[in-house]
Amino acid sequence: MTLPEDYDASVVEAKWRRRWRELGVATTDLSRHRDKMVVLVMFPYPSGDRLHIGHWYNFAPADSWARFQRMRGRNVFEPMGYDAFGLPAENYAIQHGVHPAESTRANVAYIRGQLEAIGTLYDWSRELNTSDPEYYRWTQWLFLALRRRGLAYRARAPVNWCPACGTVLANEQVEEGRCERCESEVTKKDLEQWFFRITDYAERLLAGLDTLEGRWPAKTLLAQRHWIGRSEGAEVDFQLVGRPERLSIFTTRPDTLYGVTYMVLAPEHPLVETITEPARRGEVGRYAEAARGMRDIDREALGREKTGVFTGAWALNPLNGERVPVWVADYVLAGYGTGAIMAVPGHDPRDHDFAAGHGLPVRRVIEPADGSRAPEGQAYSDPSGRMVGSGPFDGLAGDEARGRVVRELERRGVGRGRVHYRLRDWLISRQRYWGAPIPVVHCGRCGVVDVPEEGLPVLLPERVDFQAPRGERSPLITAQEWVRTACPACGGEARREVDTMDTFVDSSWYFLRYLSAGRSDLPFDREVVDRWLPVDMYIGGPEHATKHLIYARFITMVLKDLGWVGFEEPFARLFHQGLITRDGDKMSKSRGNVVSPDAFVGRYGSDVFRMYMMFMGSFADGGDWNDQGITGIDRFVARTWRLYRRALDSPASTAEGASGVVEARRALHASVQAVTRDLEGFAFNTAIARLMELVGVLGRTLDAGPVDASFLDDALDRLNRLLAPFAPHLAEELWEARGGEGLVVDAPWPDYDAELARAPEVEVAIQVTGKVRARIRVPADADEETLKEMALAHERIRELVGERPIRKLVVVPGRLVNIVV
RNA sequence: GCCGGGGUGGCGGAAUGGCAGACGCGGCGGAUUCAAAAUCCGCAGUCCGCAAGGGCGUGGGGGUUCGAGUCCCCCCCUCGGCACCA
Repeated sequence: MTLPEDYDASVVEAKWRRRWRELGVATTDLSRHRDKMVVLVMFPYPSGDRLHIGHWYNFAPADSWARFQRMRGRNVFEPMGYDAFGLPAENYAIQHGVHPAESTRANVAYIRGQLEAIGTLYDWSRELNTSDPEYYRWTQWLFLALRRRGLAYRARAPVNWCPACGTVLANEQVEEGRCERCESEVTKKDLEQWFFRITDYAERLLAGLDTLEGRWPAKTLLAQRHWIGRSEGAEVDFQLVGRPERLSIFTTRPDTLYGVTYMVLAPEHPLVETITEPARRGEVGRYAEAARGMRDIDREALGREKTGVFTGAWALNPLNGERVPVWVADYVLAGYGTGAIMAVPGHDPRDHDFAAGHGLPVRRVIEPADGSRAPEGQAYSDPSGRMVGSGPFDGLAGDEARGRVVRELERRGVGRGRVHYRLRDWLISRQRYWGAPIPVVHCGRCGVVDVPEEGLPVLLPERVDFQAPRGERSPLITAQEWVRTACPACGGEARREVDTMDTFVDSSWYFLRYLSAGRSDLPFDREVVDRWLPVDMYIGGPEHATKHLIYARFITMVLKDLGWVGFEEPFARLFHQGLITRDGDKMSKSRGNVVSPDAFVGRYGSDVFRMYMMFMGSFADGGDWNDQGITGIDRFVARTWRLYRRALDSPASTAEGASGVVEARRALHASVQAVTRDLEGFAFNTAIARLMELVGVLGRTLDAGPVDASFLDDALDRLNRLLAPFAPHLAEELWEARGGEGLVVDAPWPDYDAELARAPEVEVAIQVTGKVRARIRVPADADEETLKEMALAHERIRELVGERPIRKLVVVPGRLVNIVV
């Protein structure tokens, strides 16, 4: 069979996508789980921006890797879906009057086409959409399951509020005091909200990270460890003077207890009102009020002078009985520990700062363990220091000192060892429309009542007023008929919860649903899930290190405890792709330098587009897009096409007169070896470089004269398979033209002969004292002795070395000889 | 401020402690062509030199080593994470 003169990507790619679809190539039989491999990418949010280059850079290389695994005999499952709930669709509705369901439907339809154009092997029979009632009924089911476990609760708390989005946000969604979505400054509000008790799982989330060591990126493990923020210390009770209450504080430095010179309550601390002396109520009240209303970004601004006021109350140090004043200051956070601290200005820089500004005394009770002197005028906070001025504890240092103090506190019943985490409970309610309704009702008589499972899904009402001013309420409040309902418990009048769930709840379990997509009796089938999961390879951006990736781990652990899954880490391996820049700049709409995938795919075809992205740089680091650069790949494809066309058009000769085959065969086997190794490690860029070299060698071999027919056939066959993960459409077309059996996507990955891959002769550098002075060609297996002799016999080397004595001679066979004089 | 990643030709980027710059873009020269496009071949870190050859070169400074882009210490720049968490 002969090939047309030129490769027409648009025709060929459409043809093979149609063929793959007709043959059901991408449909995975989940009942056959031998050698299973789930290759998952983070599903996209279907916005009006459609799939951008970042999505392509996530999906296309991931698919190439999955195709490689498939050819190596793995039973690969590549699912795809849409994280379709969320704010942008709703904001679009507010601005343009298009219902979110409508705009989402349109976006999904368009994006589906883009996804198909990539040429991925997604199993569309298991496509899912989180805004589909058949999906979100199970998100609601999950909420109820957490409720029954006591892991979902409603509480009034100071929460993050984004005024522009008109909703509360989880801690994880606030970045530098700003909303991660719209970058507005976030304020604190005291509101009653729904939380998931993720802090109950802090220790397990931390412990699980150890099992992922080496299988997840180290920086992501580190980010999660920091985010969870375990710290060991003690809770210490200070008796208030003239009052029955005790003031409990958390400290990681019980060894500094003799250095306490004052106490501080967070402005939101419940004791502030009770303990403040009447004469100071006005001042303290005003201060607490002001602090509470401050934006986080201001309150947490670094370098800001620490403010605070004295409450007039005093507390007793449980170890030395000393009276210390109790202050209120906003540098103490309400949400951490007990919301109160003991202040040790001698050994804590923050307390030192505050004490200096408010005339409070500084006392030294820790000194350097090595006998040196701590610098004056600043806090000495080295935890290895030795206790001084601390009565019976003097001389103790570090962990031992802290342990002894804690034991003494416990003995006296005024303190105990404690561990606190930086992690906060996950705030999951949102005052927005386009999300899964929280399935509870509020009944005047029964309180908060769960909607029974038979009542799921609680459907989102279609008719709501997005424009109505709503204060702190969700737009669902405007769907009055929907809000009014009967209490599932008593049958009386009740009102539906109008808040919806954070979309991160939707995405915290989607990977489970893929395995049972379409099941209406279950969220997922444990038997199937346990056979196919954990996900073998999860590929997505690093921006979810402390959001989605923590939430999904938490939910999986909860589901394990509930007996719904048999594992507790959902993602066995994780890989973060890098970022694509353009001519050195980050791509952004405001810069106007965004690469439109559709335009380039239209011009060059998706194989070329995909390969260029993979060629630009290493997958983990990303790369720099250059409009010219893609021509290199375009030429490579054209060259490859020509190679096959030439080889097929002019049948090669037999061995008689065949030339250059030895070197070509070596290149062939070396290429298979290198490409295989590179693909295993996601080194797509160097793998493609190898393919380019191989195509070059084979082309020149053809130029040189008739080539042995069986070798040529073998070379074209192996190269064809090597190309398949990178340029799947092109590879199918070549496979068909060569009369290959079935499809190349189903063909086994080629093997190689390591012996044949080795070069018979290598160039060895001869150095004189570390500088390369000559190169010699030697048999690859030349031993040390031979190399030594050849090096010393080399004319130029003899000149350079001359009469000088040789101090040392280093021989690295196959590499170099270094003569040190 | 703390923690982590990274600084390599004009550009994107390669290099288990062993010949720095694979592969590609752009550039230059040649072949082909009436000419151009396309294609193929060649040159190309930088400085000195007609050349042979040599000096200098992986952000800067020091060190370990026969040998350092790679390992160690200090510094600069840059990107990312965290940021009053007691």
